[in-house]
Amino acid sequence: MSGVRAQQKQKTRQALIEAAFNQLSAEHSFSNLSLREVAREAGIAPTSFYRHFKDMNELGLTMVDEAGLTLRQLMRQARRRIASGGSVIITSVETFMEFIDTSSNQFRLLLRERSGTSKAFRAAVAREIKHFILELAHYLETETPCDKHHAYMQAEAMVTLVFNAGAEALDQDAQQRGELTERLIWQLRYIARGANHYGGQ
Amino acid sequence: MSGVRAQQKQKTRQALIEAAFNQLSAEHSFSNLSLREVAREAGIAPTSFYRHFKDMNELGLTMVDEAGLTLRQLMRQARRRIASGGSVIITSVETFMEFIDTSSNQFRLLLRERSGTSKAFRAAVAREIKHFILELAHYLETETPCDKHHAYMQAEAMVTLVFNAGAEALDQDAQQRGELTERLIWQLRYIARGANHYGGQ
DNA sequence: AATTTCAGCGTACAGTTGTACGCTAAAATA
DNA sequence: TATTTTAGCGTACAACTGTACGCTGAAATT
Repeated sequence: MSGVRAQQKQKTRQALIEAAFNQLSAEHSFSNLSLREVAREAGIAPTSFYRHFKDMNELGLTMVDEAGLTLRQLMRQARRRIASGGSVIITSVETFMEFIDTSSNQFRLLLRERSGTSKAFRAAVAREIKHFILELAHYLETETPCDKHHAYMQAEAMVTLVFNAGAEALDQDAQQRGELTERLIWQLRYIARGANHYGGQ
Repeated sequence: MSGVRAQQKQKTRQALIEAAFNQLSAEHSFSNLSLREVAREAGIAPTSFYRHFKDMNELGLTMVDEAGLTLRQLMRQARRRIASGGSVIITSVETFMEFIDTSSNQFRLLLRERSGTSKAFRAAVAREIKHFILELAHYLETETPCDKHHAYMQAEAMVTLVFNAGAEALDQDAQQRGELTERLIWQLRYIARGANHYGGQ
């Protein structure tokens, strides 16, 4: 197992994934990517692409998984910061904005494919976001005075706002982002306040 | 003015717009549309397309305007319903869900191009949504005990949640939509409650 | 009635796309 | 050592794309 051969294969597979991520940008979405261009950037012949993925769709789903993984890792790190005494809301927002800044193409993929033309893509992104919501809901349920159902709705609303703010931030400069983040934090406070009122135990 | 000629031109122009909207669907986004296919469905030769639009981009921006118009008209109608004694939150949500149901392709356009690959498109959609937010903010400021800044943030949060719920609803059956709508209404209540607490006068 | 304007057409072309097919050389296996 | 497996390549092709160019006939203008 794991001979020279399999190792090299894994390497070019990763090269394909990275080439595809590289070609995502503000002006280029996944559905505009061409198999040939991706193969070219990865340094292999177009037809060799098929040794790794059935088609572009399969590549895309792999990329969604990878982006979801990045996001989850980042949030795990956020939870550590919170545990050592940070504010939940502020730390989470900061962490998310960091994700957008350092992995903007991964975020763009999730953002766009959430409402894209492939049902499989939409489902995959929805799954990643649901992870996120469930984790937050669990936290809210155990750490704040809020019953289970309301904790879920609260988490859902919060994640939606954060995600959308991230989308807006993509087009903004530092100052606008600052204002956006400030508004976002107020909005999250509204939700926390309201949820604790209606769902308080 | 308005001779037979100009009238016919206007007619095929509209045919192009409608053909393009027709070709939008869950599986087909604007950027996948081809000039040739649109022209074909509108019943004109590919090259005649240029008599009406400089390129597909210009067509798309026109479509965004049209979708925005539809949405604004619908919301004006909602305001009448509210004036004659309906609940603000519930009436607005119902009206929006109606928009998604009866003009799903127009909604899909706004939804997707909001995070699409053309900055001009994103700006156009953002403008339509901002209209929406400002109107709601004005209502909240005058009709509820909430200062201007908080009214704006409240409106922004609410529109974000409604818009996103609409996006989710596109893939759902009647029952799921019912549950979604119920959650959405709770979430809007959270925001109203929180905003009035922090921004109450 | 003579002239101008212009929506729509057909032809043509160069560029790009996905992918079928068969080959090669090197790694893996027997 | 002999055989099998397979990642990657090159060639080839049909389908489709946007759009340049020049023509036509009818509406509009003079």
